[in-house]
Amino acid sequence: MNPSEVLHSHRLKSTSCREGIVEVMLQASRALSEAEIKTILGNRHDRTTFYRSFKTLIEKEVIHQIVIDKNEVRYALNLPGIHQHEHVHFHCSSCNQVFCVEPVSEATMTLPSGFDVSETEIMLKGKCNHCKS
Amino acid sequence: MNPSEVLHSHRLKSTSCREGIVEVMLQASRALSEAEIKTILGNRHDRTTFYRSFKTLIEKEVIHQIVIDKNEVRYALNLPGIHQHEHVHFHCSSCNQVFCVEPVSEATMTLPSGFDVSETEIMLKGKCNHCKS
DNA sequence: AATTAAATGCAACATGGTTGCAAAGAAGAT
DNA sequence: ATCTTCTTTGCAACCATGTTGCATTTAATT
Repeated sequence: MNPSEVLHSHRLKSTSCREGIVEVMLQASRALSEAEIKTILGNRHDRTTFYRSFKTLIEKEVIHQIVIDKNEVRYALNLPGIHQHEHVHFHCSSCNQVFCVEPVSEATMTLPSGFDVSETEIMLKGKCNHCKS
Repeated sequence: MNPSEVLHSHRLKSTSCREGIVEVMLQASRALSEAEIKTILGNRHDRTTFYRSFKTLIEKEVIHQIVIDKNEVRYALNLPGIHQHEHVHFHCSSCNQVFCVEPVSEATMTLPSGFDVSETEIMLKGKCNHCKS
């Protein structure tokens, strides 16, 4: 899967900035912050263009946010075949990495009747196997 | 429980801005955004003061964030007796309210060995019983 | 190659995060 | 109650980021 394929499959024009972002994310094996992506691209694009491209990619669901907290947000590609509506992530407080975890059992919560859940996001925080002291 | 009791129990000086914030949050029956709190306080405080007070309240764990997404963050008091390390929230995409949900069963995920979970945050998104069409 | 709708780059402005510093205030000691 | 000390406040100032308008350029179709 290359950048323009990704873009076209979402009915987006293939432009240099969008392709750059998707390229970086395809090659990264982990979720990246916006700043990391910008740095890797070496400020090759105007900041407005980057801002708008990024916004589009989120709106069109090419990529999604992984929010650790208000000031710590990562982004990852929406790859086909991955459950978009039940995310489980693990954030290591030590090395700051985010790992995707395969959800094993649908977490069943008892909700008041009439509540319809369309999306479940689970964020686990702690130490990963490398950082465990 | 009044604002200064809350502050003192966290070893924080009781100041007008901090008390205002805690007061508003004690009276609110739901999680509020920073902007809502500011508005209710009627810009009575300098923005730097508000900023620093707010930061302190988070750092000292008087309040905690509930992150819906990058641009949608709510805050709620850490009340004694509430599980701080296993939050379950429900966000209604229609009325935009956040409900606290009592976690029923500890959600057990299969993690690679060596992963230590110290905090679990679960965000359910969908429609609440009032907004269900 | 011509057409057309969309994306770009730039300027400009708004907002929010952040720091330094002198003045004001809170809380314990006298 | 007053003094003392440490903290917080308010202001100015700065920087990063979000956001929009608009003329120019570009992608992708005819």
